[in-house]
Amino acid sequence: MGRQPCCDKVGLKKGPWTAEEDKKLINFILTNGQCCWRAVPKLAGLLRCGKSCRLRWTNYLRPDVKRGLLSDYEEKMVIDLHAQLGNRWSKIASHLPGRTDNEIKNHWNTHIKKKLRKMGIDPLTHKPLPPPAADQPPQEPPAVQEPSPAPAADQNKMEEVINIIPATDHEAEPKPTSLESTINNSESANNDGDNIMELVNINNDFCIDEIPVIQPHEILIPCDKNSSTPSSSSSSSSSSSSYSSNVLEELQFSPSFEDYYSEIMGSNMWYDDFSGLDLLINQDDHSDVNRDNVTVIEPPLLQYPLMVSDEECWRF
DNA sequence: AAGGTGCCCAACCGCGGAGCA
DNA sequence: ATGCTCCGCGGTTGGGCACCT
Repeated sequence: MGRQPCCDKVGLKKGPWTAEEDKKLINFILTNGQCCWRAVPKLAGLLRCGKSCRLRWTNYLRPDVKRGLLSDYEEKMVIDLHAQLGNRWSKIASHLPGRTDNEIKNHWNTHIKKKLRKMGIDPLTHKPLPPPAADQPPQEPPAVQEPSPAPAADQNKMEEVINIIPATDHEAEPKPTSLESTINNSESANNDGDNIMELVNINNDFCIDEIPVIQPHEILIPCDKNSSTPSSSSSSSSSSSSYSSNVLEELQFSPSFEDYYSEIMGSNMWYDDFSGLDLLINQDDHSDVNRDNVTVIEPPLLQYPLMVSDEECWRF
């Protein structure tokens, strides 16, 4: 028997969201919280299906969504995590605060895959690519199952290549972090190496099982717009979406929205800085100078001056 | 300047799992 | 145990943009 569609598609709108729709959705969720997505569009007055609303919220409108290119550090984490977890984008995303599975998936498919191939690494298996045969044109590696999670036998090979994070599911014994060697081995000598090494030192026992999965109430929030926060250090949007990158700026929120943010952020906090969630962004991944030649400081991922908001801040 | 091509990424689709009656 | 609903995930698509000719 066929599965029922998630919603009655007749008369429902598809495609890009408009500012008006975003506004309705945000206002509704801030007022009522995230409940029963199926009911959201009806209650919010949207001609969308619940799935579409959920996707829009989780991938774009959520206040904690960090936008823009992944930093070098984040990229390395994604590679390590992918070697460990395979295409489990949501799991990977849960280790990268503010990043969504969709964003990581896209970044993997458009950037990291290419980068790894360039380095002679098969992005699917994380093993070295076989050298292209002289009489054969370069081609995609044979369809190989994603390493979901990589078989133990492959683990060593993979570690040889990119030094994946050691699995510690059943191990209490701390192992030296692979991240450090990953960074050391990285052929891309990057400018923020010092920062990364600091991070490595901080996270000497780094292992994905030990990274707390970010829960909604633990979301990163810059705590002071006047301090050197990610938002203040980032000066340009790297989003390609002309509307969406400044969606929250362009929206005129209802009083409930403004109240909400001033309440949870404090009167002098992020609210004024809400001129686009993209302000939370890290910049170009290989440089601390963005495309407009405005120097920005890329904050190390784990050194965000973050405020872990409590339940009060996220009482959905 | 105009048309072609490739890339990027927001959004959609369909499936699987969890929870419930 | 079974069937249903809902949510979340991963794969895929296609519109828009940038770059090239």
